[in-house]
Amino acid sequence: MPRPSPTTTAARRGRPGYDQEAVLRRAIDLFNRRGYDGTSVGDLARELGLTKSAIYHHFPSKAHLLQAALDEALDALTAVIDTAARAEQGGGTAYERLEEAVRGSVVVLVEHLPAVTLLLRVRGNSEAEQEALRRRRRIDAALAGLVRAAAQEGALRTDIPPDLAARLLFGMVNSLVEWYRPEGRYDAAAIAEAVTTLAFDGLAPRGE
Amino acid sequence: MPRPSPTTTAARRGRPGYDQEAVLRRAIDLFNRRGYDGTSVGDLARELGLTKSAIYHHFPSKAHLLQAALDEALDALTAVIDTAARAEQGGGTAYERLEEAVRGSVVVLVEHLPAVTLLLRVRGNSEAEQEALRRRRRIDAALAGLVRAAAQEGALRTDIPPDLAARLLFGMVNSLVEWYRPEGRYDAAAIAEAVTTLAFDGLAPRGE
DNA sequence: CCTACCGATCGGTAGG
DNA sequence: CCTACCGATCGGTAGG
Repeated sequence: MPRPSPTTTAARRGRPGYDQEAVLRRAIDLFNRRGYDGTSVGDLARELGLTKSAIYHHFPSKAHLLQAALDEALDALTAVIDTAARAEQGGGTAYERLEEAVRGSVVVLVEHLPAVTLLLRVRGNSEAEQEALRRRRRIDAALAGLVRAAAQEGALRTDIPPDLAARLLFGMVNSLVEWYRPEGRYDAAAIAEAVTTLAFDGLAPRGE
Repeated sequence: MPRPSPTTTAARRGRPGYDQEAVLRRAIDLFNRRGYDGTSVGDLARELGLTKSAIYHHFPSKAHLLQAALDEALDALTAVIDTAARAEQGGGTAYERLEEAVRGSVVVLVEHLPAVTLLLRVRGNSEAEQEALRRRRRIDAALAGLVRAAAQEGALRTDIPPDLAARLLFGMVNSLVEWYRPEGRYDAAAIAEAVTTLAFDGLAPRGE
């Protein structure tokens, strides 16, 4: 009896298939395109050319895929506010820390666009989603604190309440996930510049 | 055999149950809380204290419930840009029409909050959703046109491209659905004022 | 507005 | 012994 094929007898460890990270990237893409509830593990398997069981080799459950995606986004955003908190020790104004946090947020949104997009759409349908919402609220609260501090410094106009200003400002930042595409006209730095200019100086020309 | 109960034998026309509008309101609420795909017709029935079949008495399908909600939001937003288009005939600057469109959008978002929230989360998972996305893109294009016209008038700063400014501006407006609640601290007029001030004049105090 | 169902598909797991 | 994966099927639930 002949051997099946010389190449299949070569010694090697494992198959040259997908690793955990590649499966996660595709899962996040699908979750964003069709929604988490609207995506079945079978859909993801078909997309990758695998069986459902192969997915479960990489992740113990569909919820773990979501968890990994949300953690990626939350960890990156947490790093932004941690940087601002550390900058508070090193002197400098609250206004400067706020502007830096806005820029940092834009960069995180662009660099982790799929994961952050998923995070911003989470509604709390499961315990994992509710925990993600709690972490997100803590981040939002820290950003609002930066706006309040800048207002107390006298660096912001007084006719918009700081908490309202914070919501509008980071609402504008977060709205990037609705249209930003890496292959598009603008890069992260250009967008961060436009956002900070619009937010702090406004669309109207100065000195009119 | 005794009759079940005297009150159930009383003659009357129809039941004092829910009408189409009431079923739609609850459906929109549920769709927003758990997502359209995450909400079953059975969930909606339970919420209303009815059976699934009772829902199908009011609407021929789950998709028709979604359609009615999206039409409500799209019709209201279309009215805003139609008003701006009519104002173009009657003189006045593009800048004034843009500011009016921003205010009008905020008012529509606040008055039709649940329906607009649903619209802004549509991903195109069905033909009805894709048609809604097409209508929404036409509205966004009209709003971007207003920004371009204001820029050509010289009413906007030149260091932010008009299409980018339009995305950021209406991204900020649309982000209202993430936090605005009717019972909250601010009413529609106050929010519209804050949005237009921030967008056109910026957060920094003037004359520094 | 209900009871009784349908075709299909869900997330997840078995042995190999 | 490991990594990566298959064919088949589990008990339940979806929209209609």
